[in-house]
Order: sequence, then C-alpha cells, then structure tokens
Amino acid sequence: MGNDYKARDKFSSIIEAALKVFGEKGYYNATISEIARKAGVSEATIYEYFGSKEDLLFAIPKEITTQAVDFLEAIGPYIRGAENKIRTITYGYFNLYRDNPDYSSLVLLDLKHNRKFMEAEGYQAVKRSAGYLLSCIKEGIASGEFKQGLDPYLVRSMILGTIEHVFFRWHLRGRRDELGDFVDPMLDMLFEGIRSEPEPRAYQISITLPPPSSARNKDG
Amino acid sequence: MGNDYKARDKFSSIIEAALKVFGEKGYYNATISEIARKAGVSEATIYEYFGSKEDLLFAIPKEITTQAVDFLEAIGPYIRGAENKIRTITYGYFNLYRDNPDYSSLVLLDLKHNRKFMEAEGYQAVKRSAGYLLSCIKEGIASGEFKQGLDPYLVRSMILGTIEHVFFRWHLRGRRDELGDFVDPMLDMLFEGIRSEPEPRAYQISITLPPPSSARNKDG
Amino acid sequence: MGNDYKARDKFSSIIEAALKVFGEKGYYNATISEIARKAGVSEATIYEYFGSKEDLLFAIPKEITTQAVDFLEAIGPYIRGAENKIRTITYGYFNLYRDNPDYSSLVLLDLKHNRKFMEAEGYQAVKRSAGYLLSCIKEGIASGEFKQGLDPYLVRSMILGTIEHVFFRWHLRGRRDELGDFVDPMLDMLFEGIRSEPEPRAYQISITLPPPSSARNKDG
Amino acid sequence: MGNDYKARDKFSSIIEAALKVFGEKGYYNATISEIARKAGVSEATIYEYFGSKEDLLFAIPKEITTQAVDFLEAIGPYIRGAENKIRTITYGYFNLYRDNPDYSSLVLLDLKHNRKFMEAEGYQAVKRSAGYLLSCIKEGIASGEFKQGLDPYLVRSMILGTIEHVFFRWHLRGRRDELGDFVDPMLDMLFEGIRSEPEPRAYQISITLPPPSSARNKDG
DNA sequence: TATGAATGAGATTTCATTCAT
DNA sequence: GATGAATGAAATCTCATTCAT
Repeated sequence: MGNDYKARDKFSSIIEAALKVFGEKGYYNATISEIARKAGVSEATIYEYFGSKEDLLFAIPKEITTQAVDFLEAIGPYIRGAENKIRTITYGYFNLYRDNPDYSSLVLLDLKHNRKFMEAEGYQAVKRSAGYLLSCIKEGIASGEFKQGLDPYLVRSMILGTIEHVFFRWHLRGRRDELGDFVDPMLDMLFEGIRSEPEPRAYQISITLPPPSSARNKDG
Repeated sequence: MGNDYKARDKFSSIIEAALKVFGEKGYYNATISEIARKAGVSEATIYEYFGSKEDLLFAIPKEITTQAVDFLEAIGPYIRGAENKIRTITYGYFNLYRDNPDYSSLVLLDLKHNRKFMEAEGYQAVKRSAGYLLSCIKEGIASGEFKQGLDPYLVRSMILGTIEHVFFRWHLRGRRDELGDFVDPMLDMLFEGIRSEPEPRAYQISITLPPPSSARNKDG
Repeated sequence: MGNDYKARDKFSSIIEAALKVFGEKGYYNATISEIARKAGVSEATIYEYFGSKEDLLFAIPKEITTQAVDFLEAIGPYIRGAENKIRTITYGYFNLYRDNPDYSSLVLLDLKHNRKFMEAEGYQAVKRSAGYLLSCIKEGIASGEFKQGLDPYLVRSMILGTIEHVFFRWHLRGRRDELGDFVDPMLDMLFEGIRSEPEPRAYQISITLPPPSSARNKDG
Repeated sequence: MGNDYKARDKFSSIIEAALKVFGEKGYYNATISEIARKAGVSEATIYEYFGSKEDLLFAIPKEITTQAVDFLEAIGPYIRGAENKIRTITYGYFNLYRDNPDYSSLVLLDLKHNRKFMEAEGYQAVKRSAGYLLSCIKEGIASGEFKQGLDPYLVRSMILGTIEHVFFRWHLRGRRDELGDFVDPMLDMLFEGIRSEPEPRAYQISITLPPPSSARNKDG
C-alpha cells in the first residue's frame, strides 16, 4: 500500500513532468531524458510505467480530460436550455485551455496531429467531451431552440474550431498577449445566427373609434 | 536557358516530392532520403537547392500560398459587399485545402506549429491572406453591413478556425469521408449572427370598418 | 564499486584507443567508428563519456600530461642548480615523448595546432609544464649561473623547439630510425652558450732571470 | 600565348587563394568551394589545374620555397665563414615566415604533419633548403670554425626547431604580439656554444728589467 | 521495483570530385 | 579550357529503448 502510494506518486510526477516538457518543446523535441530528470526518476523507470514515448504522450489527456468531462456531464442535467449548456461546455474548454497552457499546447500542437492517438485509449475522453457538446446542440435543435435543418456537426466545428484557433495563435505567439474572454461574444454571434425565428404570431389590436360626427360627414 | 529549365524542373520536383512526403508522414517522420528518392535526385542535390530540411519545409507555402493570395487580392475589387468578399476568400481557402490535400495537411499539421515558420519568409504569404480577410471584415463593419462593435479578429478566428477544424478532422480520419460544402451553411449562420438589424419600419395598415348598424348598438 | 571499476575501465579503454587511432592517423582522418571498434564499445558509448570527438581529443593530454608534470614539480626542490633542473625537465619531455609515441604524435601533430585546445581544460597541464621550465631558466639567470640579459623565453623556445623538431622528424619518417639521446649534447651546447663567463682571475707567474752578463751591458 | 598568359594567371590566383584559405583555416577546415570563390574561378577549374585538394596543398611550397632557396644558394658563395652563411639562411627563414604568415601557418600547421607531403614533389624544395643549411654547418665543423665532434643534424634541429617553435606560438596566439628579432640572440647563444675553443697559444712577453743597483747587492 | 550503462539504428549534413555541355 | 550542376560516400551525433544487477 505504501508502495502503491509511492508508485502513484511516481506515475503522477512522470505525467506532470511530461506535460511540462511536451508542452514547452513539443513532442519531437522533447526527450525522455529531460522528462526523467524533471520527474526525478531514471529513464528506465519511465519505461516501467509507460511502454513508449508515445504511450506517455497519450496517457496525459486521459488523466486530465476525463476529469473535466466528468464534471461537465455531472452538472449538465441541472442546467436548463441548450444555449446555457453549450455555454457551460464552451467555458469548460476555455478555462481548461487557459489555466493549463502546457496541456492546451500539448493537445493543440501535438496530440491533434497524431493519427495514432485516435486509436489510443486516451482519445476516448476527448471524444466523450466532443460528443457531449454535440448532443447538446442536437438537443437544442430538437427542442426548437435552434433552427430546424441545422447541421449540428458544423455548429460544433464552429465552436471548437474557434476555440482552438484562438488558443493556437496564443501559443504560437508565445502566450504573450492577454487572452480576453472571447467565449460570450462568440456564442452571442453564433446563437443569434442559429436561434429559431419567433413564429409569426397573431397580434390582437384594439382600436377605439371616435363616434361619427357631423364634421365627419362633411369630410366624407 | 536549357539549364534554367532543368534547374527549375529539379526545384519543382523536389518541392513536389517534399509536399507529398511531408503531407503524408509529417515533418518529423519524413526523411530527406525518401524525398530525394521520390524526387528522383540525390540527397545532396536537395541540399544544393535548400539549405536544410526546415528550409525545404518553409519553401513550400511560399510557392503555393503566394499564388492563391495574389488571385484573391486581384479579384477583390470587383466583388461588391463585404459578405461576398468574405465568401470568396473563404471559398478560396476551402478550394485550396480541398484540392491540395497534401498542402493542407502540411499547413495544418506541421507548419502551423512551427514557431520558426513565423519568422520565415514563406510566412508572409500566409499572413497576407489572413490580413486580407480581416480587412474585408472591418470593411463590412465600417460600411454598416455588419453590427457595430463586432470584434473583427474574433470573426476571422471563427471563419478560419472552422475551416481548419473541419479539414483537420478530415485529415485525421484519413480523408475517407466526402467533404461536403460547409462554407455556405457556415457563412449563412455567421452572417445571420453579425448582420445589422434592419431598421424598425413604419408599417401602413389599412382597415375598412363596417358601417355602424343598429345591431351594433344593441350589442354594446 | 564493480560499476565504478567497469566505468573506469571503459573510460580508459576509450582514451587508450583514441590515443592510438589519433596518434596513427591524425585527428581528422581518425573516425569515431574506428576508435569504438578498437575500444570494444559502441560509438554511442563514446558519446556517453565524451561529449564530442574534440572533447575526446582534449581529454587525452589531461590524463597523461598531468601525471608527468606532477612528478617533475615534486622532485624539483631536491635538485640543485638551474642546469640540473633544466636537464631533468628536458629528459622528462624526452622520455615522455619517446615512451609514448602515440602521445607525442598526438600532441605534436594534432593538439598543438588546435586553437580551441588552448581554451580547453587539458591545456592547463601543458601550460604548467612549460611554465615550470621557464621558471627554472629565470632562476638560473637570477642566481648568476646564466648570463645576465638572457631572454628566458628564447632559451625555452630553443629547448622545446629542438625537442619537438627532432620528434617531429622521427614521426614523419615513420619512427624508423633509432632516437639517440640528443638531450645531453643539446644542453651541453646550450649551456656552454649561456653560462656566465668565469671571472677574470689573477694568475701567479714566476720568472727565473738569467744572471746579468757583460754582454748585456754592451747591448744596452 | 594569350591563353598561356591567362592560364598562368588562373594558376597563380588559385595558388594565392589556396594559400590564404589554407593559412587561415587549416587544410581540413578549408573547402575547395571557398578557394574557388576567392580565386574567382569555378571549383571544377581548380581540378583542371590540380588533381586533388592535397595536390593543391603540396603545390604551394613548391612555388614559394623554391624561390627562397634559389636566392640563398645564389648568394651563398659570396658570404665568408660558416657563421655568416648560417646567419643569412636563418634570416631567410625568419623573413619568409614573418612576411608570409599564411605560408608559415600552412607549412607549420598543415604541411609538416602530412606524411604524404614527404613523397610529394614540393617537398624537394623544403629538403633542399634544409640540406643547404646542413652543409653550411658541416662546412663550419670541417673548417674548424666549430667544435670537432659536433652533431650537425642536432645543430640544424636546434636552429630550425627554435624558429618553428616561435612561429608556432605566434600563429596559435593569433599573431597578436609583435615578433621581435630573435635570430641574432639565438645564434649568438648557439655559436658561443659551438664555436671552437681558441688553441692554447704561446704568448711572447717582453720584460725590461731595471739595471742592477748597489742596494741590490746589499739585499743579496 | 528501480536504474546505470550501453547501444542499435538512423538522420542530417558536408564536400571533394566528376561530367556533360 | 571552363563550369554549373549533380552526387557518392561518409561522418558525427542523437535518442528511444533494453537489460543485467
């Protein structure tokens, strides 16, 4: 048990070190040796826990994304309306990426480009999160909140694509500039564009006509 | 002249081979040796034309993107309205990425993540194209086509982010599925969301009143 | 401890192999691959112990020269007179070069021409030994053993230059001919040339005069 | 003939460029390409004139040393005494090395370490010059100017070794410091050490004695 | 379980040299 | 004779990975 604890410790410190090193230098320019140094273990130890460099890469999102999605799915039912759910999820991404820059760098600059990742276990968490977002969009269409005939995949691509694009530029420019809150403005635009038109309603108009007068007769 | 022709030939066949190999395997997994084989030249010859592997990578967008941007900027003035201009540019990206999948793979999976690329000459063309898109968005805001107070950078991020995200998935899924035309639906949503509201108009309502009758008095 | 022993072993066998290969072929014509083969390790192992080919080159004199200089400096105080000290040092060089032909080849044919070596750590030992020789020459001048006004640097250059030149020729001629002991003849010449003149002494002369004769008076 | 002239021109400019580049960077770090650039010809042209990089290296001393030796040998007969001849030769080396630093760098740092050079044609000139110096030393011994029993090879090694050593250090220290005239002091020491002792001569001493006086008689 | 030490397998890059024009 | 263009042949160095202890 003490061993388990220590093992968990090592496992975590390796993941943590890998996250930092991968995030800073990118997968290909990172070396196992540097990760080992930063984790305070030997290189060989890393291979005790992870089968290969790539395995280690793939293990990272599994740890982090799972937590995030669990949370989002847990609070989902308590939020009313597709727009609000989507807003919550989007902020989930935003906060996750902003507060863990190494992680977002890793995901956006390394993981996303790795075809093998799609076959790895860690990809499931990512998929779940994207699937959850999709289901909320579909819900909005089904409930009539959003226009009928919308392509929910495209809507999701717009949301995720925008987030990724903005963070992308942020990373490539060295995270220098402040990341403003672009989520609300983005969703405002988007919802404005996809919200269903109000039904043409019949308005009740009451008009009180003045009593006919002689003057009136004259005019007539 | 014969020489020039041959030299240009080699130059092009190296670029072409590099595009293909980089596009397929990614920068780090591509080898000069494979590019040389595919181009039908020796490895050393590649180094005659390009100083290093990275130089070769950077030389590709310079060749391709420049052409595309030149074209867009040339026809720009003949297109009326910000929406139309933006639509044209977006289709420019779409067609370029769809018709040159190796190129889009290269740009989206390799070049964009390379910080050094931002300092390379070839980056200028990419920047010009993004700058042109931005100016059209600004123009739409200035002309009143789009809502006042819009963040043009965010709008651009939405457009580019969506395109990139969709192509991204396409590449990662092995370009299996058909790429539908998502540009029009996307822009429809977006324009709907950012177009200025029509001014509240005064509607003319004509009412023909029935002549007052005794029955009426009774009712009242 | 077993590990230390083995590591020291490898370190030494690499140094030894490098000494031999560099000594035989010269730095530029030697290859890491041959050194590795001769040392019985892989090429990569060499890079575990030495950062680069040049580092390996520079590591050799550090090992060897240090020992030699330590010895000379240790026995220095027990030797009386500048001439004797210089003779001892010169024989130190002579024996070192003669008994370690690969080493002298290395030093004379490779190291001495490497400007970077002058900035490397291993150069210190070489410098110390030359400095020690210089100080003995200065001592001889100060004590009056040698002529006043001598340039001690020039004297040192004559000693070292002669040694180097002779070994040089020896190496270039393939170490065929026997290396006679040229140290004593050389120093005899040199000391003869730089030793102070003996003070002009007063000689005692006895003359026995013949008795004065009449003849003599006539002459006068 | 015009062609011959031009050809000679190219030949010379290649030699000149090679001298400069080899002298500055050393043989191994020099490239044919740089020499070609500096000579204003194509790389291929160099191979028209010289069979290989090494041939080019060896061709340099042939040109330069031959001239110098020719001159020395020509004036030799007009100089009286071995010491004077040796002094003249030594100054010949000194001036040649000092006035053509690229050449001395080349000779001392590259050529001298090249065993193949000893088999090359250009080596003959070097050998002639050393042989001439040796013959002058032998002449001095034979004529009785120098001590009998001297090893003329050792004397030559002392002279050449000293010169080389001093220039060596000069080059390795980047030719920063002024090169004083060390030839005269060096030869003064050396000649002092090898000059034959004057024969013990019979000196003629005349003494004029005072005439014998009465006082003398008393003393007797 | 943990690791120090060792290495196999390549990749990039460099240049002297050749040859068709 | 001159050369632009092409390349064969290596060499250094890097790292993920393994294994005996």
